Amino acid sequence: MQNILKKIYLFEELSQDELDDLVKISSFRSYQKDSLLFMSGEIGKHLLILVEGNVSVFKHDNKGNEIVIGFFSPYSLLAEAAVLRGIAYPSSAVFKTDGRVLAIEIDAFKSSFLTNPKVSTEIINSLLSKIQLLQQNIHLNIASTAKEKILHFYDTNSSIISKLKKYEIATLLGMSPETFSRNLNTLVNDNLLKKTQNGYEIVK
Amino acid sequence: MQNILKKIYLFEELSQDELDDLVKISSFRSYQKDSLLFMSGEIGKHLLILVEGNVSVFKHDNKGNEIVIGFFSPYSLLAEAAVLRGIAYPSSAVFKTDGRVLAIEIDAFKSSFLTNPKVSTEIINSLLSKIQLLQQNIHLNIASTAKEKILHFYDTNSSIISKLKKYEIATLLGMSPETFSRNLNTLVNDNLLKKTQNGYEIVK
DNA sequence: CCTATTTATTGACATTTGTCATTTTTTTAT
DNA sequence: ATAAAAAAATGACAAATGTCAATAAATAGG
Repeated sequence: MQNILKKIYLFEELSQDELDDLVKISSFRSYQKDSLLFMSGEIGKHLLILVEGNVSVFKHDNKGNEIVIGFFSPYSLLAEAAVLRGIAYPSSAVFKTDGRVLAIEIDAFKSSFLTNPKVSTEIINSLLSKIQLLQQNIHLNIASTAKEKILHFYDTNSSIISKLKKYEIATLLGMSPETFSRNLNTLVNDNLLKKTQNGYEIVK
Repeated sequence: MQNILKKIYLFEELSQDELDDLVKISSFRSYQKDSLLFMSGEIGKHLLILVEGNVSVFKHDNKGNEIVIGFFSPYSLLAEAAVLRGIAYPSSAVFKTDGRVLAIEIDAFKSSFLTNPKVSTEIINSLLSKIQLLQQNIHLNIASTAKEKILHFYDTNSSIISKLKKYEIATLLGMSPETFSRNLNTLVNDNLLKKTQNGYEIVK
């Protein structure tokens, strides 16, 4: 487990003793494809760090349709805002592949590590970059057309997202699958996107 | 200045000595209505805390139109993500009233206070609640109609926002002023919103 | 390899939103 | 109080997106 912990940037600066303490409140959990990691409304007792596989986070809109709001790769913190604040998950999470998660007891983590400047500094950096991404995302959603959103999506998410269905990507971008399909088609015809093995990529 | 600092939740837990140190790296700045607080592209050297007045944060879309992305009231941190990360402001900020800001030298703050658990804990809490708001905002923009966005806006921003023009609110919600005007009209006719002195409010 | 199921695409059409021009209303300044 | 300027509302129409139904393509399971 120590080897994994060292790969997590949050814990890079920790001493051997500190890592030992961290191990005591941590455990691994394995999941199969399509299994739920957490459900909207639950209270998370563990800080979850994805170490293997991919996870899709989703919500339901007012009509009850599932909409994807995020897609995560290894070494991501999952729903840390809810867990650290002690509030219910605002969304649910499902594995899109087999995977593994490091689960750290949140109460012990908060009392022993959140006050450790080595950790809190990294947490703050991580939260700051998340805020930056979220703000960019909002700007994109407010000020861009469907075509621009699709281009930006394939630009920033390269082929990592071959784990998501197209209709899931559509919900992630806030449009219907039909609109997504038609605009994707136009972009390919106009030679702004081209098809690859795993998905699509920006031309030039 | 000490009296003001104590009112800022970030510094609530600080001792008298710590507050004295904080005062040394802090200063007040006064601004008139319509003056710029910072401009997109600049590198901020100070952590800015609004202490009086209201500030509107805006960007330009691909066509060069100003779009409002946030509106702040006293005791808000402004653009802290960019300042703390040392990157350029991604947006500009303008005073919508006369106002005053507490400016804290960012380098000194980072070395002396960001490692102080009393401060870092509060910073983390503040960033976490900001993340929660941003995520809600994204969900709203992706999964809601124009009418729902308008209702949510007046529900959560009550009458505080009488400082923004309607066409500014429209850009904040990602729609044209005309669409905003027409939908607002419909909502009032359907008795879901009602006009008040300062703006509109949800019925019931 | 074949079939059943899921996903993706396409067509037809309704609805929503955007744009531009014009008018009305409100605000500001004198 | 009045004129000028700014903001908001409205009409007419174009463009984009959503919805529903039908079809085509891809995938999974036996």
